[in-house]
Amino acid sequence: MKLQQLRYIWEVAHHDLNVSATAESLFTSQPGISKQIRLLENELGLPVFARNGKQLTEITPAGELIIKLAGEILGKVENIKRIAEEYVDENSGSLAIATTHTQARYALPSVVKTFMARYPKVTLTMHQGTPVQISDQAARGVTDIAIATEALELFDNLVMLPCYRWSHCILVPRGHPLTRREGSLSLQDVAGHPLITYVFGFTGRSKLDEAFDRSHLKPNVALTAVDADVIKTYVRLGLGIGIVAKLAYDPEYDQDLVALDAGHLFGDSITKIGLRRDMFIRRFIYDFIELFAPHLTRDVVEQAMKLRDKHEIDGLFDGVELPHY
Amino acid sequence: MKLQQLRYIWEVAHHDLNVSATAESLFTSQPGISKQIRLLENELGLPVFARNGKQLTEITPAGELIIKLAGEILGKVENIKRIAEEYVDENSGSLAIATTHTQARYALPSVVKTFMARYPKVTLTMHQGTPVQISDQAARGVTDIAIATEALELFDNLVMLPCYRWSHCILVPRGHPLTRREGSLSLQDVAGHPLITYVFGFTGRSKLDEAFDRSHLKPNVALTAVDADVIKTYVRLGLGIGIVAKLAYDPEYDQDLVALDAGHLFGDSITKIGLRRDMFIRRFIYDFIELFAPHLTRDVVEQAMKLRDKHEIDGLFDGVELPHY
DNA sequence: GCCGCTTACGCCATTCGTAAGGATC
DNA sequence: GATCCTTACGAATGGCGTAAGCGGC
Repeated sequence: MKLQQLRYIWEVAHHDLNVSATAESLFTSQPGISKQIRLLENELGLPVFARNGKQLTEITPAGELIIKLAGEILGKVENIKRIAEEYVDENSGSLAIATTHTQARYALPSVVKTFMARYPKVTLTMHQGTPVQISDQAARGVTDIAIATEALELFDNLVMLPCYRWSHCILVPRGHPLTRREGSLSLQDVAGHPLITYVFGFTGRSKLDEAFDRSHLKPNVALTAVDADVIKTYVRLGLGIGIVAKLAYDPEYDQDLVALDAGHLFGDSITKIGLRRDMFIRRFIYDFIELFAPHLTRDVVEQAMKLRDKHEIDGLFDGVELPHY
Repeated sequence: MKLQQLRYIWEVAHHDLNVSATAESLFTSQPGISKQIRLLENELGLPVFARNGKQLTEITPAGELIIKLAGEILGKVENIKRIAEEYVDENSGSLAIATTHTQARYALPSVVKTFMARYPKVTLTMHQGTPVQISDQAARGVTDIAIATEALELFDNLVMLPCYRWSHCILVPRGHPLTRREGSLSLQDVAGHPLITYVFGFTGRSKLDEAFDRSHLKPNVALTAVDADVIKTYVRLGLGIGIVAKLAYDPEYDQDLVALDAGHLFGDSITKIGLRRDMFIRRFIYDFIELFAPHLTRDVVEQAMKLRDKHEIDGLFDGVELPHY
């Protein structure tokens, strides 16, 4: 049994059993992978993948277990490499972050700036994607950490740590009728205008849908986008009112827009950091996390990583007051 | 990084950093191991072992962590092999048991007999040794399970499952003065005779020492042995009275001896099964365990294996009534 | 002087890429 | 016919054992 073989079966299993695509992603030849898989299956005495003719059609029951273990083994191999790096020079290395546009654009810049100043020898990589892609990348070890508000809970080998609460606001052009409304906005007010907001699955969009569903209102969603910058652009064009995360409103650059509080309409969302369970965490990663969420000290993170159960981890943060943006 | 390299550093670390001895135990050449370790250290960019000249003198701090992970990786590799075996034929394979003479000679025979009848295609191997050796073998994966009364708790990657309680008895030749004593024995009675019992670290010997210490009696230990058969032999020669596990007295074959109850003097001991944490347990192993300790059903064992903490595992068995021998 | 690790060297096994073959949709 | 896996083959690499070297106790 070779680590290479374990890597191959694991990668193939995570590329829809397409050996050619796997080979391409690993920058190697397809016959090489096929052969190594055969050799492994030979050694183990049973198939990991079921084949229909020459096509790999599914994973055998034993294969499921084996691939899971292979993943754990590869994770630990990664950890060994990280440990070595950490002991060679704890200030240099690389940190890959998977996150959404909202975080990358509004929440992370100041953190990244401080981090880069403190760790000039660390190469920082930002992967941007949908919440599901982000979680997937973190769960598969493509990135070290994931930062997102949604979807992180779908992967059970991710440890999720709550970072901050945030709520939405309504963006309208200056002079818009809603700005003249007395008191706080109601859902009816909002539903009376064409809406421009996030696409489904992004940045607390589910909170919006829930709120409208609950009040049996049918919002008129005119346009959806994955990021607040695009949304603002269309709000400026007068195509509708925007619903974005409050932290996406920049009082300095968005002076032509007015942000109306909508926290009471849609409730709070919580942005979380996702870390692969059993991952070796380097010092600068602990530091990055603490920069982003000051209550997530090394001690707290270590405690959370030790727990096996999601609910226990949630319990850790029961009494903790999160920052609110 | 190769699995072979991880195996080498792990084995060397567990052979007192003696590469030659390690090579011998792995049936390979010493330069081969040296070279692979060098290559690994090269790849990682730091030494796993500290050297004084050419001698390996100690493990570096990073090395400690790396070797621990290497052990976990190798354990998971073992698990993959076991899973494959299980799915190829769940009735064939091998089962290695490490245990003490007492268990092998008195507690296990009937279990082994039944097991062998049920699983004729399973090769059973019994490793005998001191409790410490036994635990060590199980912790290192040399054997699948350990069965012992002492020392298992010293290894924190062993999950311990209580099997049965037992107590001691006093063995004397027929017609010995103690057989004419009215009522139950006292520690004074026992301390008045030369004793023949287990050597330190064996079969509840610690319970004996504790009892004598507590009553401030100085027992006259004339002879110690690792097993009850040897003890009986010397009792028969009239060299003293024996203190052995009650289950070591065979009413049929030991008719020339009398067993006097001593449970009230030394208290109960508990014999446990030790399983390596994270080990994949084959069906026939579950069966073996249940044959040995009927309350340790597959469900119970699985539950215990899931828990990370010793105390939680102990808690699992809080209300359970163990058999008593 | 013995023990034990390292270096050197040569053989053999293994891996990997290219090219061709064949099955499936 | 396109896609995708398998087989075949040759080049390159790497692992392993023997033999010699050398530092420490």
